[in-house]
Amino acid sequence: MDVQRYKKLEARAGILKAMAHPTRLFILEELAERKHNVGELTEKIGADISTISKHLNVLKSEGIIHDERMGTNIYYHLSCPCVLNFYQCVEGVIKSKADEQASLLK
Amino acid sequence: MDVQRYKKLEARAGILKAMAHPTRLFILEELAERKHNVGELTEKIGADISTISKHLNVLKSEGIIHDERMGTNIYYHLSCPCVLNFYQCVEGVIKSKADEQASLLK
DNA sequence: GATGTATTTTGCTATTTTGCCAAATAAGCA
DNA sequence: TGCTTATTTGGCAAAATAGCAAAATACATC
Repeated sequence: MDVQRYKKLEARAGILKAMAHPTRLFILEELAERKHNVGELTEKIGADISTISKHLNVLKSEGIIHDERMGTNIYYHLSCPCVLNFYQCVEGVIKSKADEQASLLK
Repeated sequence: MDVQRYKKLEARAGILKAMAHPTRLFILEELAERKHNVGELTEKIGADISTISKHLNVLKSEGIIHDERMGTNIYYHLSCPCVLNFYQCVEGVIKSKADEQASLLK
């Protein structure tokens, strides 16, 4: 495979990979509603705060979310609402998967 | 987090995860053009055939691709062309990332 | 500067992923 | 049946990921 093409695919895969975790998808859903800080997310999720902090860093590193400091608090928000478009895409795949399994049962 | 919600997120994350690899994205792009067998994909990618076979299995397990046996050959194809919609989504995120970095330089 | 609150980083372990190689399986044909 | 081609599976090592707990950092206030 051509190096140029591989680099492009790697960049795309990076974004998908950053989103590919249930906790991180939860974070994105919550951020789509309103900005949150680590503490708020931790409370809603129920894991160690350091774990959530790392998940936030994964999303931030890929440019999917943004942080904004307000005093001692750091608020995170979506870099772009387009992230929500992914849901329609995923839903499409899930639906076609369901349809297929249904047709196997016929 | 509520168990129901977590399960849903897990299903979505599974699909994203299956796609989150440059080689697997390459495979999806090629399959969008036409069906391929493992040998053809291996040649285009340049890796061990067993490696590609495993990547195909990852995509198949999530129901993203399909296989169809034709004699000794097994041809793979996309379960649903909607997979291509992901590209627009990813591109949107990449663009917002680029815009942001550009604005930092101003 | 000292203290308290919010957050990240480090250290550690367990698990998963990736990729090659060799061995096993599947189907077609002499 | 035996041989060939196409493909998958098992084994293994290296690398990446995830999660908790403890230590470190950042900012605000006293």
